[in-house]
Amino acid sequence: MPKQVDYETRRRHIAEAVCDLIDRHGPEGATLRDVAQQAGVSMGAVQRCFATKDEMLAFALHRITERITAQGHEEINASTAKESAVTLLTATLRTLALIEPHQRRDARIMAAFTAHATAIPSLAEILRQAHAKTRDLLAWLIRYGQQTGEFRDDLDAALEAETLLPLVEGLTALALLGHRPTVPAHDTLTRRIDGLLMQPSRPGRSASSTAIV
Amino acid sequence: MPKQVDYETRRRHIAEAVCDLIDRHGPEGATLRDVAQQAGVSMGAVQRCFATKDEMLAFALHRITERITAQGHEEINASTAKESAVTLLTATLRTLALIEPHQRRDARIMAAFTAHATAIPSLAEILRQAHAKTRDLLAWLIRYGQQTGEFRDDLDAALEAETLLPLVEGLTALALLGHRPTVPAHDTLTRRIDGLLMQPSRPGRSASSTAIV
DNA sequence: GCTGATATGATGCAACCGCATCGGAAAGTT
DNA sequence: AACTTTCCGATGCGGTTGCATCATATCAGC
Repeated sequence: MPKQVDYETRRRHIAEAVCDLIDRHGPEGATLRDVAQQAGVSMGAVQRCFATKDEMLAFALHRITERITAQGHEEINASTAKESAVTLLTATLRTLALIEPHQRRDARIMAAFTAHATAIPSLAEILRQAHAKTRDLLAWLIRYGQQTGEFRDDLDAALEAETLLPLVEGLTALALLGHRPTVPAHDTLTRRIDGLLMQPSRPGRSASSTAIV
Repeated sequence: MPKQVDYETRRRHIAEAVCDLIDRHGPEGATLRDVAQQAGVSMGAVQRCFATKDEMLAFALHRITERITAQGHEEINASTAKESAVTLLTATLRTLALIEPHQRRDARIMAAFTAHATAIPSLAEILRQAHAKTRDLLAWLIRYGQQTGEFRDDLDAALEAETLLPLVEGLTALALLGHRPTVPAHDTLTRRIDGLLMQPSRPGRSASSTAIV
């Protein structure tokens, strides 16, 4: 038998190259040739890993959505249950909103894929599933906060999560474009979380009242 | 002197063709040849109107952002001041969120330009200005509602507007991808508006309590 | 009714795209 | 060592891209 190769590892490596190029040169930058060069392999290797370019993009998108949602779960699992639901939800939202400078790469990639998904249904499906997962995660966090008595139990967790999801997505897009908000994006999130609290703090000090880390 | 043509009119006509193509064939569909054919003019005519393709895209983006914000203002001007601030804000948000089927075209175009703006600063600047205008419009509406006594006057209108803006943007993106929310997007908006009310309705009937039209 | 400036549309061009193909290198079996 | 099978990198191909060029059609002024 000839030389054997771990295709799954290679696929992941190529997917990383795809993300790098989309980040640096925009949505159009991910050509097969450039991807191959970025990944340090030949163009033929890329073609053997993915039957078509769309398949390559779909794999890369699946990878990055899983990575982002995994980061969201990390915030929870790493807490060892000793942290409050407010802290958990705040940290999770900040992670998912991709507003920190070090998350700019992920934000650009997601924006590029969102626009591309307009024309490619398979990509749209991946994004839909990712958003549904995120929403369910947020709903779970809210219910958890209700159990701990931190959040108002007259709230419908599913409804609140359905509001937080577009808020997070919108913050990502605005931050990516360099939108200069009158108030920092993370304050917008904490203000929103205040609305969930059992004893909401009064406006004016709400942003700092739930400050974390 | 030879035949004279109204260049501004032609530029607008071509910009419309650009939007049509982006809507139908995605962000990549706006090639010079296809744009010319869609507009019913020759390729040379397109090139004479715009020095470069990016300039053409920037003009088209400027046009569509102005059109969308104008629709937002229309909701207000057409009201002859006899409508409540709640009704006005609700109608404006629904218009700007681009969630109705007939707005799908605008939503796709905006998504495509948002992703493209990642790589082209001039486009990003246009979008930044558009978002700032939208935010200021929302802040104005909230202050108006505070004057009429409909909205809580302990709220900072600017802060609330800074929350509504990403919410609207996020709803646009999610609706475009075909996200199936557990609750309709326009209910999410009305629920959010409820939070601004002087006497907020209790959860469970909030969505219907501010129903309009 | 010339004349000449100007708008026009077709064509050319170099570069790049995604995808297909193919000769040969590499590795395990006998 | 010879063979077979799998993988690899390079090259080719048809098509498309944005942009430049150029002969022609068109109209105001004399």
